[in-house]
Amino acid sequence: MKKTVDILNALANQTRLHIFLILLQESFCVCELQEILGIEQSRLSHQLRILRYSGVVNTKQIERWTIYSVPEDIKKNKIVQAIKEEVKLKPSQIKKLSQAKKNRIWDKK
Amino acid sequence: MKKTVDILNALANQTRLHIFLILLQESFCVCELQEILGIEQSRLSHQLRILRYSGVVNTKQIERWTIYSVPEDIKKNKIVQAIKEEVKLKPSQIKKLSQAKKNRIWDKK
DNA sequence: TGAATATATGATAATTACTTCATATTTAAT
DNA sequence: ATTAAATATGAAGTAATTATCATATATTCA
Repeated sequence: MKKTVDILNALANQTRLHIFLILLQESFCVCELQEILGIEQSRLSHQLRILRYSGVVNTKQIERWTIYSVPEDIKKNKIVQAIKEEVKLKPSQIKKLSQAKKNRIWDKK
Repeated sequence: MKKTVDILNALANQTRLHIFLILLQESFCVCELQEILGIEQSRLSHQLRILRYSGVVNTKQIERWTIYSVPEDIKKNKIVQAIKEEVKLKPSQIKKLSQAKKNRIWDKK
């Protein structure tokens, strides 16, 4: 129950849920997320930390970029899958994602 | 997305999730919930109000008892169903539920 | 009528959450 | 060697949440 409350709590916030839905589609570094979401870096960083501490996302370092992803066990989680089905990103958002992915430089390193 | 955040938020609290899981099994009045959960009346009442305002439970009045229930559309909600599958009540809790139901007087009125 | 039961709510205090601003660290580019 | 880019974090302020205590209301029972 504790673990479930943690997941729910992590996602019970518009900004964090939004970030999470994006990361469910694709891994991104902070500056890409900043671009996609259009929010302040520090605010984003704080919210990412909450997502990370609650375990719904994890990170890997590629040189100077921190890449945030949703781990496999979380992707398989029933609640997460239900949330994914229930709330879809807007087409305009999806477009931003693929744009950001296209412009990406950290995976060519 | 707003609606999803509201549901997640309502359930992102140990006490409220617990109440909700109980009501998912069976409708109960406040004093029965008090008995089952062993928490203070005022605290329970405040938390029930949050659940009610967020729409995940509703109430009906039977004489002096306020009966709390989970409405059908919420029961059918995918996220709710996933939560139900993910986190089960302990057998000791289930026992308390059926005990409380057995001792119930408001449905004999 | 007076006490008891069931419930809700207002006030206050304590805790936690969120945003913003400033700054620190690391790595890369010029 | 500076400067810029990417990211994290601490401090401060404000807002929101939660628990507790006190009290209010309505209903029932003795």
